[in-house]
Order: sequence, then C-alpha cells, then structure tokens
Amino acid sequence: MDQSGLSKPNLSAYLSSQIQNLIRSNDLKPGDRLPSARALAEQFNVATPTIREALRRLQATGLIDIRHGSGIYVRRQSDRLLLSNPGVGALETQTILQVLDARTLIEPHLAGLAAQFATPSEIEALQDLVRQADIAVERTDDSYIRVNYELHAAIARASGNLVLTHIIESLLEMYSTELHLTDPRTGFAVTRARDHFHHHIVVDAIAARDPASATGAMTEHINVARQTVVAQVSAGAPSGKGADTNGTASPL
Amino acid sequence: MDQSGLSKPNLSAYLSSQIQNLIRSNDLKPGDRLPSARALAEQFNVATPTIREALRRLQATGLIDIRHGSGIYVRRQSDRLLLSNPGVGALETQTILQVLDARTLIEPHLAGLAAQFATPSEIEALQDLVRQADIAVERTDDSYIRVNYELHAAIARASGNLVLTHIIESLLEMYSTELHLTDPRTGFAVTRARDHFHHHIVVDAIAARDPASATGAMTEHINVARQTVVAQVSAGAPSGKGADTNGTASPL
DNA sequence: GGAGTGTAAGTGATCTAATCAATTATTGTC
DNA sequence: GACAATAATTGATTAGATCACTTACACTCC
Repeated sequence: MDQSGLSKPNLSAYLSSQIQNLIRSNDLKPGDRLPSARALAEQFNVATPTIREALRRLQATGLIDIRHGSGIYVRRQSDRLLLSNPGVGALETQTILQVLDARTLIEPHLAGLAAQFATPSEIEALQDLVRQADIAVERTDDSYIRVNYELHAAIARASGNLVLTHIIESLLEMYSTELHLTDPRTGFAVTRARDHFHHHIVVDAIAARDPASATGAMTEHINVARQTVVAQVSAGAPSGKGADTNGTASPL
Repeated sequence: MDQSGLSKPNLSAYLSSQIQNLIRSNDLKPGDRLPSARALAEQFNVATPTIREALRRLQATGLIDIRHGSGIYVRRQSDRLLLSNPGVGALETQTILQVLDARTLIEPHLAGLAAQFATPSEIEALQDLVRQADIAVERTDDSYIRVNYELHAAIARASGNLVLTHIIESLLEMYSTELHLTDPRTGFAVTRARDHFHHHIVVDAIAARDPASATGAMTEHINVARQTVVAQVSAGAPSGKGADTNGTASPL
C-alpha cells in the first residue's frame, strides 16, 4: 500500500509539507478552498485520521482554516517565519505593555526604513489604506481594527525586512483579541481618531522620504497608545485574568 | 458519555488546553513524561485519534515532544507568546541576514536593559554560562551551540521584557539548524573563539551595570557575526535552497 | 562477573469503517 | 419572490485492531 521507497517516520509531518506544496503549486490564495479531508486522504493514500493530524498542524501555524461542514480554506498566502502562539489566551496587562514596548523598539525603526526603501507602489498602497481608515474610523463595527492591522503590517513590509515584518504581524494579531474586548463604542472614539491622525503623519513622512520624521512620528504614536493603556490600568479596570499584580514597571 | 453541560465544538482545541492545564497543575518540567496517549484518551473520555490531534497541536507549538515507542514529554516549561514556524525548512541566506538584522536591533537593547535591571542571581547565571562556554568552546560536538543559545536567551530574560525575550528565543531556534550545517570543525573554530570573546565582554558589562558598554558590545558582536555570513556568501557558497538570488541587500 | 544479544512489554503510528454534526445548496411550497 | 423543509457535502469523532519503534530486562556466552 506504500509504493515509495523512502521510509517515512512521522507521516503527518510529511503530509503537512505535501499539503503546503499543494497550496504553492496550485497557487491557492487566501480564501481558496482545498480538497475535502476525504479527498486529500485518498490522494495521499492515507487514512482520514492521519491527514487530520497534518491539517491540525497546519491550522496551528495559521496556514489553513478548517470550517466544520464547509471545508478547508487557505488562510495565509505565504508562510510566516514567526507565529503568535495560538495556545495563549487573554494577555495580562503587564504583557500588553511589554508588547507595546517591543513595538516601540521595532516599528519606528521599520517606519524609517520604509521611508528609505518603500517602492512607489508600496507608498501608494499605504496612502490607500489611510483613505480606507478615513472611512473606517467613523464606523462602529470592527473594520477600523482590521485597517489598523493592515496599515501597520504594510509599513513593516515596506521596510524590506521580512523577519521584522513577521514579528510585528505576530505581535499585532496577538492582542487583536484584547482590542475587541476593550472597545464597546465608549470614549474610545477619541483614541481612535488620535491614532488615525498619527497614522496620517507617519504615512506622509514615508511618502515624503523623510526617515527621521517617520521614525519620530511612529515613536510618538506608539508611546501615546502605551500611555493610554497605562491610564486605563491605573484607572482600576483590571484586564487579563487578573491575580498577577506584581508591578515592576515594564522597562524600556 | 459526555457529562459536561457545555457544548464543545473543536474537541481537539479543548483537549489541548486541558493537557496544558494538566502540565501546569502537575508542575511538570521539561523532560518529564506525560501519560501515554491511550491513558490520556481514557482520562478525557475521547478516542485516541482525537487526543492525537490535540497532541499534534501542542507539538506544533513546541510545548511537547512526541517520541515513537517512548512517550510524550514536556519540552518547554512555559508557553511562548511567539514561536518560530515549525513548517519552514532551511532558510535562504537572504533571510538569515534579515534575522541578524532583527537581532542587531533587538539584542543590544536587551543587553542594555539587562545591565540596568538584571537581578544578582541572573547575573550569576550569566557568568556561569560564560564559564560553561569556556569549556564548550574547545569541544567538537554541538555543546557550544547550546550554550550560545542559553547565553543569549539568558541575557534577553534578564532584560525583564518577556515579549522581546520570546522573539529572540524564536529567532535563535529558527536558524539553529543552519548553524549545524555550517560548522564541520572547519575554520569556524576561530569564529567560535571570537564569539566567545564577545560574550565575555557583554556579560562583564552587564555585571558592571554599564548599559552603554553592554549595548555597544552586543552590537559589535552581532555585526561581526553578520559580516562573517556576508563573507561566506560572497565566497560563493550558495546556502538555502537556492534559485532566489534577487539581491536588494538587506537594509539596516 | 561482564559484555553482548534477544525477547517481551509498553507506547506511539496508522488503518478501517462507520456514525454524528454542521454547513450549504436545492427544492418545494405558499 | 420569499421563506422553509430537505438533501448532499464535509468536517468531527468513535471503536477496535494492527504495525513499528524503544526500552528494559533477562538470558546466554565468553
């Protein structure tokens, strides 16, 4: 039943890479559907529980999306070098602050690089995202959160450093959950408008090929966001699953 | 057969977190063995293929280690917020350089923080690691690579920023594979001695509570390592799986 | 007694084949 | 034409059995 000469310990690992190849060679894009689990099992001459393990692995790395009753879909175009751990739940406030510290270190640097190395089409894409944000900032659904993610990710991408880009993408998606929890159309509208204003400045600086301004604006942007979180915390609202209030202010 | 009132779509995801709880509540440490897959299946009242999907997920996130014929072992004490994608194979040289660019941005910063905030016991641990490296640097096995990882990780940890620490750990383990491939006891001995020398300086600066020196020494350390890779590349040795030589020198 | 070998128990890996559950498209009715 | 019932598709889970790898123990032979 196994006609290949190669020994294959860990069939599921082997199958994972085969499915990755399948996605690549068929040029499947995010949203596209893969063959059904049964079809895949037949195609690779394995039983369904086995192909299932391989699919779970790919699901854990964020490459695919499995929807009961519907099918298996491609989630990301290309592989990430780094991922946010899908196993971690809600972040403690202390951790959120450290995420922002990390972003304060990385994103201004990326903004500066983007101002130097972004291609014209990348700059155009950035300006388009700002225009999208002009609209989304007024809406009450979560479209702004999505645009916000796209904007930061696009700036990172325009820097030319893939690794740092993946780091930022992972950090952003890490606490995207938190953002949903925080924002029930409260006084956050003002925060949102302020963020949007900062985005404008950063993108303008990049478009003007002014690294120093881009770096500075991004630093300002994230620092202000961090201060907002600090203010929320000291205002008493205990986020995270609590119980861990051993201070030691996050150093930066 | 299911006595809980809660609906559980995605049993495997639920089981993953249950197994995580099991590890936490039993205080299992790296190297400790979990119950067998059969035992776990019985304990949670599910079939073995189901528990298997949950285990694959935990394996993908690096929390556990599954060894055929032997058992299931804890791999990491605590969860990482970020992981290196287990699905990516060998890195292209271009990517390796970008990893080093990322490290050049992050690790000097962490070294500076460590010089400010490291606890006495953390500094002691760093000095102990340097002593271990004194020995490992002479040996031909891969013990030096392990010590090197531990040293960089320990410096990161001493900074107090968990997120940046996890980023560095992920970056280090990402191309640990590459290091094995590069080093067949060739002229790398000199590289190794030089790295070890730099480590000495960095740790001394941290112990001396001198952030500026620590930052500078770490910058120097990684930059030199980066230049070594660049030299290797221009010397002709094509690493990675090739075919992707569209230059655009990695910006930093 | 010690070194090596062989065997058996434990454990992960995979298979088969069936049933349950959720989604989606279709069809039919009003 | 809108809505509801239904059928087909597809993922989720089960059950028990068999294969393959590791490990430890006992046994043999020197």
